[in-house]
Amino acid sequence: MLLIKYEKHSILSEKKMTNNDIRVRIAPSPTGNLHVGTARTALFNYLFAKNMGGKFILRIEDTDIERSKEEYTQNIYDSLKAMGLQWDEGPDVGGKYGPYKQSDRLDLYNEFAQKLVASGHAYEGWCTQEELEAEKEIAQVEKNPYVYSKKCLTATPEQIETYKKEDRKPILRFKVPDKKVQFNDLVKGNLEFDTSLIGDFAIMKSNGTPTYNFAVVVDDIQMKMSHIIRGEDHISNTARQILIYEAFGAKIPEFAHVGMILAPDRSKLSKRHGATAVSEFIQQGYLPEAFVNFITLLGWSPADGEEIKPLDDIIKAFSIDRISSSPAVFEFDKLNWMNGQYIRHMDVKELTQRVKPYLTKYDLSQYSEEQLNYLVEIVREPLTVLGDITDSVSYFFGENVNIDDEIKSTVIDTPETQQVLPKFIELCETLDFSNVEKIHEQLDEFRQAMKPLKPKQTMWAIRAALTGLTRGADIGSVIYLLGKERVISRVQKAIK
RNA sequence: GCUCCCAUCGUCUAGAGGCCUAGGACACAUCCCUUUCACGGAUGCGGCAGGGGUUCGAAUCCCCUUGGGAGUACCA
Repeated sequence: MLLIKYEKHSILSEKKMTNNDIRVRIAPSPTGNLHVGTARTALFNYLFAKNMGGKFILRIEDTDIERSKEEYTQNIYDSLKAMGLQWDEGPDVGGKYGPYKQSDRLDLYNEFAQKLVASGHAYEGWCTQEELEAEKEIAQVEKNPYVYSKKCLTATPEQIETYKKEDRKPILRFKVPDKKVQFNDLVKGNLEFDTSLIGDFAIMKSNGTPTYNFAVVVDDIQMKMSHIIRGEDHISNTARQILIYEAFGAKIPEFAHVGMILAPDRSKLSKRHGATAVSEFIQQGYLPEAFVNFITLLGWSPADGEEIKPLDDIIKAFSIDRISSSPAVFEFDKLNWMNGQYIRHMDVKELTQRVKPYLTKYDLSQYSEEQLNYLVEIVREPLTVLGDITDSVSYFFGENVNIDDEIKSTVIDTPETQQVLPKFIELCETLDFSNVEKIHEQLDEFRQAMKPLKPKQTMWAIRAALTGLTRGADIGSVIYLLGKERVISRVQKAIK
């Protein structure tokens, strides 16, 4: 009992390896934009590689010709780069175990498949889809697990001749040996599968392309992968894959299967739950840094408990044995909070640059770069996503402000406000608009002078006249950015 | 159906038989700060799915039940 525990919590074989032997990969299919789940898997692989001083490899699995698209490949590159996960080897950067796109490796799969045929580990399958469907249906009716009948294993030369005459194209099937496949998963612990439940699965399709399970193993052998970190939806594939490793007499890598990321309703995260692609989150104004930080915490936790942790620190803190084996629900609340944290603590100049794409509807040229930085500084606090800034800065642009009826009747047109505003215009004559601190001081004095009006009433009057709102950035700073002319003209318009 | 995985506050999690009266974060509530919203600070709310074992002692180990998830393709 103690022994099992020990195995689960240590990564024995790592110790025998030098760091250069640590090689992990992310292998997405370009059948859609980079998904949150894939992104997290990529992240864990990256973190492990960087923590161990190993290599992180990108491989594009585009054997599904119909569904693979070049634009998705590009999206995968862009998203990974935005997250800061630069790969050491990949289709675009090369490497000595390439090519890194499966569609460029077709000859290799064929070659490896033929080796298995030669060694008696694989055979041709001639069944039509209909025949296979029929087999499955029978299994279903009899409530038996479906296992391929192996009938092509024993096909006579005559039968094969007729198949050929019918213009059938064969697939290649792996001859599954009768045994128990056992492996020690780095996050799940000891796992065992009985191969009698696994049918002789396909390794090459009739169109000459490899199936996923075969291509993965060929690539992982040839690319010398040491650890396979992936989602737990691949656990049962692992048994098949180990069989293939064994048939080749290849070294079997370490496996680590991570719990899935689920939607709030505990189903698989999909389009109907909103954004699922990394690029969508970035578009909405989530900072890639915050996003990365957040998804790291879905299934992993740092030993020191510090949750706000930039990528470099996560790399230092990362270890596989702190990966959780249960699934995690993706909720926006904490992501939103974390994004706000990053927005509040980011260097202002950097933030100003990042926010510019959300400010295209405004004429920014009226402000200097310094003023723009200052503007961002004073409005950043309540932002959840970068996109929030678009609406929150509208009163900094244009001559006039929109004041809706409610604010007009409840704030602007009150006797108190009408009392404050003319006095404020007087103040403007002596106000030093070029100096924010001075403005604040004079505003302070003004508030005092307006007693017995409450400070709140005084400030609301000015705020409403200038911004049309009862809430927003510090009003002294607003006055500074707006400048004398606009301040006076807006206040005058508010006076009845 | 069959096989496998998983199970701590609403959510993310800490937890490796005694450090647990189960800790932290988000969310929520209240209060404080304040020219507003917010930020920040303080406090509160809230959980070991259920049942059996093992043990002097169980969130932790074992079994069953229940609930969730995945796989069962010439998709990846």
